[in-house]
Amino acid sequence: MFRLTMPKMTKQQGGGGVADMAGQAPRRRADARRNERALLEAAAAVFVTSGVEAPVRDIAARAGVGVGTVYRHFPTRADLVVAVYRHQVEACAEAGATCLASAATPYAALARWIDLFVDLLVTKHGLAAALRSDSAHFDALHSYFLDRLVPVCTQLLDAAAGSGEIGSDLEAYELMRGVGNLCIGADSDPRYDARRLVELLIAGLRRPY
Amino acid sequence: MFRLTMPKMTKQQGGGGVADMAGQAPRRRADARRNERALLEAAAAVFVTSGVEAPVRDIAARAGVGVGTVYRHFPTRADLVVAVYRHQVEACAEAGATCLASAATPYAALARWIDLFVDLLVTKHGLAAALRSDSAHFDALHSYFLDRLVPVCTQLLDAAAGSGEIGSDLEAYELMRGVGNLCIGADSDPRYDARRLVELLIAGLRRPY
DNA sequence: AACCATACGGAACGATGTTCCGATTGACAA
DNA sequence: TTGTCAATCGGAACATCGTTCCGTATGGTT
Repeated sequence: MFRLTMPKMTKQQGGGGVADMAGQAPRRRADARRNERALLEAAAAVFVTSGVEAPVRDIAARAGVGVGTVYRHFPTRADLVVAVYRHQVEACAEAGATCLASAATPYAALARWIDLFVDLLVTKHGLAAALRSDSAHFDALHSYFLDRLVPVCTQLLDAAAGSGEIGSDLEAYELMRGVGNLCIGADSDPRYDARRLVELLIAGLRRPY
Repeated sequence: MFRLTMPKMTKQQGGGGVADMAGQAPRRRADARRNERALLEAAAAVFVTSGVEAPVRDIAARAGVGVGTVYRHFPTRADLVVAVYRHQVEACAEAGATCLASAATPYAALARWIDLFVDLLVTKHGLAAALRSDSAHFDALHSYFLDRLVPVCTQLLDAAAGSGEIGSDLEAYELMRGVGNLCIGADSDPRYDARRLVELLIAGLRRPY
């Protein structure tokens, strides 16, 4: 519980005041910054060829770094995955408003946005599976996706319900999990077209008549 | 490639003639039969509490047997899972004809049968996940389910297409994989109601007009 | 009773995620 | 420039899997 040796305080860093929270990320050693970049690039490259479930050792090797270094920068494999895909998740989240603004009807906007979400999942090998992978590992991944995207989906769902195009009794959480599940294994099986099934699901959402 | 010592032939067993194929399972030692039963029972019990991904060692321990014995009876964990659920899969397959005979329309029969299938998956912890679990392990499980159930589903799908209730451009394989995927994680998450989403999917299947 | 193929048990192997800790080094003070 | 030391690194080590191996025990037959 207690640290045996307290780190020495340097003059810049306060002892725990709120000032710590206000600034940007603290200055880090050059090699630390370099390794984090290398890790992100290596992970992205490995994920493309071997999927997101690639062994940590492979990523470390590719980055020319020891496994310990991986865990220093990313407490868990899931955190690394989140870091790699953060930009794309962010883009997907922001696309929600765009869809709503540019589509003919709220239902069309929802369909369009879900399609973007499916793209995100199907493009990366095993991302969908990892998302739903028995969340012992990959817990952070699951949480991040949901935290960021569920609100967006809720907004689209509400709009479509408000326009009377769909029923209003489905939570965004359920829809996103359903779509995510449908995308599992969509790569690596030409006989299975996840996008088609997602379309059916969205079609089933439409208010009858 | 070659066995160093050939097993002795006993008088009942021919040297490789077709007679081997004709008869029932060959007589096995009493302890072997006993252990197989114990393993099936232990596995069933452990699956209920820990899910189908429970460690082989746990099952072996529960059966009072060494791990080697597990693998002597079931070449792979997936084979054990298949053995445990074979009866229920069989029942589900046979229910296909019943549904078709007793439901008001072929589409209703399809919906009813899919519901039975969902029951099968959701009831057993992690069965759906295992079915789609990165088929390195669990390959046999995946194959068995598909081999046995896809033909049944095809029949129901064809009937519903024939009656004009649904479009005819969806393969049974895709539908079953979609439904299976939707059921992943349905246990262990009260916020996610797989049955609801499957209903939406089936609803989306209905011919629009 | 003797024999031996069948079957058993669990140590051992290879892969994985994660933790630990002694060695290294970048950045700052003198 | 040099000394210092906390931050950082590297990879051995640990725990947990599925699976294989092989020496030992045993059931059934002769």
